[in-house]
Amino acid sequence: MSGTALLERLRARDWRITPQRRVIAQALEGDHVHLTAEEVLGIARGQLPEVSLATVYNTLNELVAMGELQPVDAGPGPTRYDPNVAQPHHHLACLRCGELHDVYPVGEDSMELPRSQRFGYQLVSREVLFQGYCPRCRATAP
Amino acid sequence: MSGTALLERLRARDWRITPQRRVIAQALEGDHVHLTAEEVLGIARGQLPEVSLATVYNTLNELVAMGELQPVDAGPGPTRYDPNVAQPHHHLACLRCGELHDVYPVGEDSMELPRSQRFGYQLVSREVLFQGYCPRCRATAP
DNA sequence: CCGTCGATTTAGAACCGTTCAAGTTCTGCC
DNA sequence: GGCAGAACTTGAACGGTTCTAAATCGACGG
Repeated sequence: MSGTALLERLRARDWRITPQRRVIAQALEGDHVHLTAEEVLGIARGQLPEVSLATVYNTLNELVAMGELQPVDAGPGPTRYDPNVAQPHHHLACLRCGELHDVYPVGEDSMELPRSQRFGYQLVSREVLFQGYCPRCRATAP
Repeated sequence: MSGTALLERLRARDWRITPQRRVIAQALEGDHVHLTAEEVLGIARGQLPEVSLATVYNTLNELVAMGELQPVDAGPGPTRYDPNVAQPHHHLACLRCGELHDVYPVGEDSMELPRSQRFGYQLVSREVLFQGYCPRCRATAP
C-alpha cells in the first residue's frame, strides 16, 4: 500500500528532489523490497543511465539518517535497505545467500529492555533477526 | 563460570590443539567478552608473538562453524565474537562506537516464528539486538 | 632415523563493500 | 549573466576479511 508514498514524504520534508534522487527513491518503492546498493544502482540506471554509485550511497545514507529507510545487515554480503519503516516487523535471512524476508511473529512484542539492563544507553531501536537456510540453499548443498 | 571450559570442550571434540589455537581460545575465555579479530590477535600475541592474523581468522571461523562462538555484527566496525553460547541472551550495541553488552530481558522469549512465516527455511538462530548510544558517545557529541 | 603425506601456519596479495577527495555541474537568487 | 552553495561524478583510498602459495609441523610406515 504505497504508490509513490516515499517520494511524497520526501517532498513533504522539503528535501530537494533531483533526477538522481528521484530514480533512486523510485527503485526503493514497495513494502517487501530489500535491495543492495548495487541493485539500486542497476534499477536507477535503467531510468537514468548516468547515475553513479557514490550518489546511490549518499542518497541511501541520507534516507537512513532521516528515518525513511532501514539498513539491514544479515548474513554475508552487502547491506540491504528496507523501505518498510511504517510497519514494525522482523527479518528472516538466509545465512548462505543472504536472501531476506519480512516476518511478523505472533503473540509477543512486550519485549522491553528493563532499565537495569540499559547500561545508561539511549535506546534507538530493536532488531530481531531470524537466521537459517532458505529452501534453495538447502537443496544445493549440505 | 568457565575457567578453561572452552579449551576442554575443544579437546573433547578431538580438535587438534596447536599452540596458536590454544592461545586464541584462551583469549576468548569468559562470559562477557566481545572481542574483534584484531583484539584477539593482540591478546594471543602477548602469549605467542608469531601468531598471524590469518590464523586468527581461520580459528575464529572454525569455532563459529562448530558452534562454540557466535559472531555478532552490530553497528559499525569489525565483527565481534561472543564465546557465551551456553546462556541464551541478547545484545545491546552502541551505534557510534560499537561497544557491545550482553542483556537478559525480562518476561518474554516465547517469541517463535510460526510455520506460516518460515518461508520453508530451516531455522538456525534468532538474534535480538538493541541499538542506541552509550553514555560516553552521548556525552561527546549530539 | 628418514621420507612422505596431510594438516596447519604464515606473509602478503587480492577482494569486496563502502567512503572519501577533488573537480565539475547544476540550481536558485541577485 | 554571475555567484554561492548544493549535488553529482570519477576514481582513488580504505577497512575488514578471505585467498594463495609456500614454508613448517606432526604423525606414521618403512
